[in-house]
Amino acid sequence: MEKEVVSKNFIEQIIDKDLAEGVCDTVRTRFPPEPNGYLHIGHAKSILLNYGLAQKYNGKFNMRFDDTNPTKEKVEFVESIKEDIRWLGADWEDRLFFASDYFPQMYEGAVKLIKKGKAYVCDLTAEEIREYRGTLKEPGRESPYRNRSVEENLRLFEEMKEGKYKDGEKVLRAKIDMASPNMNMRDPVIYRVAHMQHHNTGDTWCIYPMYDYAHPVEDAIEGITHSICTLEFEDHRPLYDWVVRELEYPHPPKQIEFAKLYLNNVVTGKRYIKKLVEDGIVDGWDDPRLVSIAALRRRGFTPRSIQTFVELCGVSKANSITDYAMLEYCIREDLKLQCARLMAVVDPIQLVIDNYPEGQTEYLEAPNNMENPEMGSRQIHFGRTLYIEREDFMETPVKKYKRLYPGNEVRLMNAYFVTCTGLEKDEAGNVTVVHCTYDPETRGGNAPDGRKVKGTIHWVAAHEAKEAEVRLYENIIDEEKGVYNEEDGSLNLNPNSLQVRTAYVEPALLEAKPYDRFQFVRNGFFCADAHDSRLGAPVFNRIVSLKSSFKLPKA
RNA sequence: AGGGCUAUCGCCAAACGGUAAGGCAACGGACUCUGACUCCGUCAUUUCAAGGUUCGAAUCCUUGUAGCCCUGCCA
Repeated sequence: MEKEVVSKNFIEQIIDKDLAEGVCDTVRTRFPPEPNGYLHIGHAKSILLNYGLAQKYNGKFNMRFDDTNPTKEKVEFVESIKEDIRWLGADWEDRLFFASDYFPQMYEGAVKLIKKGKAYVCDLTAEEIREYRGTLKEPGRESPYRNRSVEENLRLFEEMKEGKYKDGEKVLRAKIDMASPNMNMRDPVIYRVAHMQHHNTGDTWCIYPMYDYAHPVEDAIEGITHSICTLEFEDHRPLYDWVVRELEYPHPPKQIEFAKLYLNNVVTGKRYIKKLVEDGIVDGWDDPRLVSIAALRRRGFTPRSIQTFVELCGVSKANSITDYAMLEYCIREDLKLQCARLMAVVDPIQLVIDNYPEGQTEYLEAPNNMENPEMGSRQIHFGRTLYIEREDFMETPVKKYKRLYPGNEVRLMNAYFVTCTGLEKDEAGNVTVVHCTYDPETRGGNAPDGRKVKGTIHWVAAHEAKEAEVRLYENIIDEEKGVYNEEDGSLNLNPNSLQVRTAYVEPALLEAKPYDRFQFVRNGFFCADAHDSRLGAPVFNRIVSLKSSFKLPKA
């Protein structure tokens, strides 16, 4: 066996170094979402990265809601986020935390900063603070309240906590450097007043810490060793380190930034998704054409496929856009051996076997997955009249076509060889019925005389075929034109992003439970939509098409 | 008076001074009871550019270029 060399990503290299140098002796990571929306594929990267690192290094992974801003957060998101993370397979065991549970420690920390002369209460308005901050190219000016005494700051801050001031009237600021080239260091606000119900702490507090102050404290309290976040926080790292240093935590956590995951050909921007939902283009934030975790789950993606995908994407600091084909590859890989390959005809035409006795039916044995015998087999009905896929027949075959056409013999999967003898058309010239004869000697799909056929096609017996709705999805945006319409800023939508078809399927298919996976021959992988099947007959979403090296020439 | 970060194949991404891994995609071909799968083969004499150091540079130095992020009492 050849040894596979898997190189470590840059974060693992940092951890290795920290471990080797004794900077830390264990690894503890966390996923800290703000409960203000749904999770998407990009979050999956962060979740799986943090969880994966904890696993690899035999450390711990914490789940933490970063709920320091009551104006934006809602409880309902807490549950959906937990569900999505669990589904993805990241296990926080008993370590579920809320940043809001640390409000007392954060308050104490703020008092400590004041006592050290490192923080002050500022009476400037939001607009004034902005003006005093300066610009990217010019230094800021110091607040007139910057040099209040420790005693006064202590009193004022306590009064802020007691509710003596209205929203926006006063803030607590870190005293750092108004001339820093890094805007985050120009005396950042670390506490603001907000008289508001918090989903977790109710009205206990009317002052709330800002992210830049709260986050390092949260990490330090939980003993996080490596606080992994995205690139846009790079500029915040000096402030993160400042907080950890000034509060004198014995084992300071280390912030490490990585590049977000972007996918091409999908809409990820919240505003645009919101617009799609509001305009009724999609049926909600879990519409299978979107890439929220819930949408991917509903479409039929497995947690495993997403884990594989995230691993394949890798981790780096280079902004990048991953090809959607990579995601498709991952789900194909995951499903090909584990799904039952039941038959269904998405675009049916009739096939009549003229030499098969009228009224006769029989059962045939069919393996559920030819490549995976463990999946067992099933009985399928066969009869004189069948449905086959419209694209599996051509009146005048193109070059290299090896399915059904007049005079050609093909195999009906798991059944018999049939030879096309003729066809019927309607007034419009569309093929309605294809006629053929079968060879009774080829039962099961092999000829005793050893002759071969080039093509094998799938079918469903007409007398027991069931109808099912299938949905074929394509990219929701126009691949040619790109995502946005330059002129008016609207989205370039693909009018065919959802195609609904009535398919004829084996009865076994209707027994598929929501989220059971199966494969329609030559059409791709499909999944019962739990969302819709609650309403009645199951609806099947196409997860991903199979690749095909055969292209029909353009008409 | 600006600062931070990034640049390696169509798309991700290794390589950490020793002579450009791997995956996706694509393209050939073999095989096949799904034109899938599998298998075999092709796919960067060159790493944003130009100089320099070195026996040797994607890696070090210099100067450019391009892209992303930063002026919330959001996270």
